[in-house]
Amino acid sequence: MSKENDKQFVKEITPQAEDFSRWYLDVIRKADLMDYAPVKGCIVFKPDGFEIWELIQRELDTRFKETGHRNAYFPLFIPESFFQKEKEHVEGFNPELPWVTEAGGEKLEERLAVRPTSETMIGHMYSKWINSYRDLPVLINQWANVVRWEKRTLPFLRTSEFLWQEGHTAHENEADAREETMKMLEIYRSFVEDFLAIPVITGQKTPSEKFAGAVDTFSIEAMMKDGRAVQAGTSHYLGTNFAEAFEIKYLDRDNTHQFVHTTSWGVSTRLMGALIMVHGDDRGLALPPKVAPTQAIMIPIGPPKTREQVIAKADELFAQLKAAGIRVRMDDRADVSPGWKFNEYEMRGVPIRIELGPRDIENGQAVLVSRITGEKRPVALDSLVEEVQRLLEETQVQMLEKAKQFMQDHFRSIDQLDELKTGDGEKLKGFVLAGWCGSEACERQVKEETGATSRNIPFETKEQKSTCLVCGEQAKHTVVFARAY
RNA sequence: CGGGAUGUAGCUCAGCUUGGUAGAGCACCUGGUUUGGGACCAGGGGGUCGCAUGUUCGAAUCGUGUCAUCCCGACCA
Repeated sequence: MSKENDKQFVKEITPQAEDFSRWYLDVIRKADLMDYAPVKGCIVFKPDGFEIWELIQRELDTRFKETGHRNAYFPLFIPESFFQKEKEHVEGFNPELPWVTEAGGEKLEERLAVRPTSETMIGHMYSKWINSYRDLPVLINQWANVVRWEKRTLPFLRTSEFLWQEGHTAHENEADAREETMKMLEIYRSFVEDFLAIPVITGQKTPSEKFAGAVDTFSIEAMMKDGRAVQAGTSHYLGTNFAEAFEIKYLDRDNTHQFVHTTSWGVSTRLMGALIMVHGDDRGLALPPKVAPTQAIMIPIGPPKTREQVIAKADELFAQLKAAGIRVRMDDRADVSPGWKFNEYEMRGVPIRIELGPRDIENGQAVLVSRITGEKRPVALDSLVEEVQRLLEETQVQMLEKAKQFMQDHFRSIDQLDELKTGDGEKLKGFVLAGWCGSEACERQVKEETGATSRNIPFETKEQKSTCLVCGEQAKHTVVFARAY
């Protein structure tokens, strides 16, 4: 039982307080989640990292299907002419599109963009598929990779190529499409909170921050441990913008042509960056049990003479845990000391460690150790499975509570821009709630002077601000500002 | 895309100023002893010094170009 909670357990990890950005890079490398690929801004998801994505994917996919959506797959390449059809869309994405201009040794007649998102391709296809009000709604989701040639990249949070899902739906009218937009935002919110244990602020994007081509954009915003924001998911009401651009029309009950109202919504592998930055600490990664590829690691302990006996018992318990559906692994290597393993699995974020040694066997017990509290709990062997399950559930709850507390502690309300300025090059840490008159100029001024941008206009706040933090005029909205990734 | 920094073994880095044919710690392999918070002894393997090009009798070291990563900014769901 060591009391040294402040001790630097893993020398290779830079403490968060010293340099958060280096901490992040150290953790993802030491925890073996990714590696840099030899192409700018591209990463390899190594098995431990990819498995986190697979768990996210599986859960979300289930939730999408429960709400009537089905998966399909659309092409990676998009003809240049498609981008010209929606003005805001092309302006928004043009700077970050990679182009295929040549193939099979010949120059292409029309350049092909590598998709940054699929609204245009899907709009084109929907125009062929939709003829009657009887064809609506169309509820399709796609799991895919997309490319946006970013100037500045950061593993998981902003990469040139990333993995995501994009839902694209078409509806008869605005009300139905808006309902869908909010329904999916709510699925994101509950998924991120229940599964990833990340609390979020749900709200609407300001016009300057909305998706290129959307009428309204809504987001969930999460707070990292350095106080910066990550947009963890977005849902857009696209109105008839894409329907008009791609002529997605249906014949209504009264025999008139109508444009469909479309939505799109997505989350990406950037969720993994948020997961790491919300829960990680100076010992490394910390994963909520529901997304942990390994939920419990068994470590048999003891000298060679008792080894055989301990391993035999451990094997038996391992089988029980596995049969109960717990993602358990055993590390019975004899050439690595127990202490080394303790640190190793803490660094990799495994929620529970199960220690089993000769003394435990004598007492008919094993020792459970929680990654996030460090608490050691001896439990009887015949109730091990239930105890592990209970600790996994407790951990999931504790992690969300801890993250909620952190967000609360770094959330303040201000009336004037001056209160945002920290001076001496100190960066704003945390979220700020303030009134905003609605003018883009005021929004821009906040950014120029503090580096913070508007994250969203929250649906729920403790207070409504009455004056704009910049110009002091009547506030139209109460907005959350933060520095964002 | 602008400013700054970095690139040498799997990882962290020394060597570069003053050019002479590459080192340490950790990791890895073999054998033995160990095992309740990063064990120990002995032996061993591993690098065309990011890539290209120039200068030179000779380049990790000097010049130029290029690629990648990190930090700061601009841009960006």
